Amino acid sequence: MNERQALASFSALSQATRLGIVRTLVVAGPEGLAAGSIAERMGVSPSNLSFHLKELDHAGLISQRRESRSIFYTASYGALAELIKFLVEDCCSGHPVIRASVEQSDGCCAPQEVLGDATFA
Amino acid sequence: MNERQALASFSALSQATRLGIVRTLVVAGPEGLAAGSIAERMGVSPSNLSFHLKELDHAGLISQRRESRSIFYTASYGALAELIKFLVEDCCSGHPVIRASVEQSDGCCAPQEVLGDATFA
DNA sequence: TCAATGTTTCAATGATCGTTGAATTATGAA
DNA sequence: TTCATAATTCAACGATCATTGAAACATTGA
Repeated sequence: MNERQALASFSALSQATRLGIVRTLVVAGPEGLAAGSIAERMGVSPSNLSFHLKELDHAGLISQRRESRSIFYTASYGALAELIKFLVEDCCSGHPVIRASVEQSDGCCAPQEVLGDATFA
Repeated sequence: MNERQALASFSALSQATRLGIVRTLVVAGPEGLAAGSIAERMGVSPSNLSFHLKELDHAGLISQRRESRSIFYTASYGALAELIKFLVEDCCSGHPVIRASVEQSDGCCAPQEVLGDATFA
């Protein structure tokens, strides 16, 4: 992830509705959610949702596929992981204190069981 | 870190000059840098720098202290660490794939020597 | 006190962002 | 074809953001 992508990602995540969308899609898993379903959960109009989805897509944080009349959106796990890596390594220069604080938080080197299917991308 | 703080932090980091300031201050260490010195490195005017510093301060990502005529700014390591934790745990729901991707990246469970003095806050 | 230095504040401007509702496109069913 | 559904695009608007230069403030030394 280069700086340009990181800036776009931070910008995308700096708005409440969009942060909510990402959180919802991460939980939704690889199947994702239809736009209408997301709009309903977020409590925003379809056109407003479209606007925010486009921002997230532009930042590479989500991807989409059409399925009949619906368009399903999924979180881009890889992009989220890269953003976190950017924050730790590039932005924070892999600073020991910061790095430690992330790793100490449970799960390090003793990965939890991966849920049901592990086809997360 | 709550959502409000996270949003403010993402907003603060979504601008090139401000991201540059944070990176510079992280490298600068606990002594920090005087505003004038930061402005020079970033290639921006004093008043423009003040504007960006205020944004970063408002997000809690930096702190300041006066020393004679100069005001020294330092990165808030704790806030940066909390932001990363928020991204991993709250935003990404501690998703195994994302978590693994951060941890695999060298340094996990084999912490590097901490530099000179370890008084980072 | 006065002047010099380091920095912030303020007002003004143009640019970008977020929201709204109407119009449009794409798909599937009758 | 016609209609209904799902979603996007577009134009308009107000709000917020980034930049600039002038003015103000705080600190220090002469």
